[in-house]
Amino acid sequence: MVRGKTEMKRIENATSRQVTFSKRRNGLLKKAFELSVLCDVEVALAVFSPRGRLYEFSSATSLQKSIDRYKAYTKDNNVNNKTVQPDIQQVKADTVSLAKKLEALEVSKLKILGENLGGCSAEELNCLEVNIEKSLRTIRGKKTQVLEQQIANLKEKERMLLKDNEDLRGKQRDLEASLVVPALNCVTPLQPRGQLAPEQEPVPSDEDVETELYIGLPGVRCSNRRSGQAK
Amino acid sequence: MVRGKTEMKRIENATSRQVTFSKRRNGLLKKAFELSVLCDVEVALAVFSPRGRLYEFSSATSLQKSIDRYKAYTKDNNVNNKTVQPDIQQVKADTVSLAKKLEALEVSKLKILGENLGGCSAEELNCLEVNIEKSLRTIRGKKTQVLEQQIANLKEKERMLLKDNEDLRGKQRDLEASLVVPALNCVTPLQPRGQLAPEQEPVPSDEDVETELYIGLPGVRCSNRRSGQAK
DNA sequence: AACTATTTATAAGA
DNA sequence: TTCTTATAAATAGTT
Repeated sequence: MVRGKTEMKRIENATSRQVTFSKRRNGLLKKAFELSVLCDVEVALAVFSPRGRLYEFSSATSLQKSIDRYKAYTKDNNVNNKTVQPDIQQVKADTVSLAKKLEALEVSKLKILGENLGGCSAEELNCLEVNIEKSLRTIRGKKTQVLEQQIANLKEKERMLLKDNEDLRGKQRDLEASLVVPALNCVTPLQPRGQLAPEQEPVPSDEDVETELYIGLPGVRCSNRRSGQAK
Repeated sequence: MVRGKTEMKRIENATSRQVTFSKRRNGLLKKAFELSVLCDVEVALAVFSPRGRLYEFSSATSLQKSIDRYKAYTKDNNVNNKTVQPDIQQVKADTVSLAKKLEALEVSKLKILGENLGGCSAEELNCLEVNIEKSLRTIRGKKTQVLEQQIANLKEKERMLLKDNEDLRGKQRDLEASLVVPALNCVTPLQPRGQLAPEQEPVPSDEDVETELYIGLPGVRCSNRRSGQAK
């Protein structure tokens, strides 16, 4: 606007920008003041410096009053008030509701786990007992099911391995026969295994599997804090 | 400010004032815009015309945002912002957190009750079983304790009643003796009861009590939804 | 609203 | 920052 008009875009030189900010800010505040006086109108102006400082002018008693007037003027006020205000109410109510549910659920779970039974009546205890007995049956059934599946899987794997062994032995016999020379190093150790009847092997293997499962399980680690009792 | 500088006071001529208002208002808005662009700062301006009309400028998305920033800046903010703004954030976070806890707890409880066991490993099932067995023992113990307490209370009540009866019988005998006339209506029915030895009565009574308790309990109504199974 | 004479504002330099 | 100064902008009064 002087000595070559300024391009209407951000001044890149920081110093220059700071100087211009200082000058124009004052000019703007002055103009705002003049408008309010000359024309007898309410003017409110706020400028936030890059560093977060605030420069303000208000012809009203305070900028806050102008803001109030602004709020009263805009319908945005209606929107704002009716969205933000009930929102927080709603969220708070939700929180309280959830907290209550959570507490009730915690109490319920504790009772199911046999803790905090202080205030239970005989009736309530009986009800708990019935539910837990039922649950125990269900869980045991499910456990049996899972274990049986594991056993079935292992047996299948074993069957496959036995079949592979049988195939390998067959190939080996063929090799021996074709070479006529039985002095290969690898042949000797394999012979004894081949002497076991394949039908015999499943039995000890099966037992091993089951033993491992049923003996091993009671000792499994529980994530429960009282996992030590799972022994 | 042209052709003789304007005195810095309200323009008394209404027309002139209106024209000046129009001109200067536009100038002010333009200057505000220029400041915000050139110096890359936030500027908010509101002008209320004498007739209540609003003219505004904000370099932020909306004047409302500038107002929010203003509130955040001023100490008024301390009261307003720090109570309203972080509050709703906090409350929302609380709600989400609670909802997660609630869901986890529900899943946990369902598993304990033998439902929703779909994805459980053998280990997990075993852990559940161990915990539930323990719980069952606890609950049965508590139940026994409560029932024994009830029995004890009933026995005590019975003892008191027997004592009262005995006292009454004693008083009656005294009465009969002092009146010499044995024809009182109420005396006859009481005699047969009195013939039962007080020490004998507790036995059938005790049995009644226990029968009522142990037969009655399995049939109690459970608030559980599968209360029918409690039979 | 447009014009225009001036006053103001202000960019650049000191 | 402030002052100076040349010049762009704003605008009061007029048309």
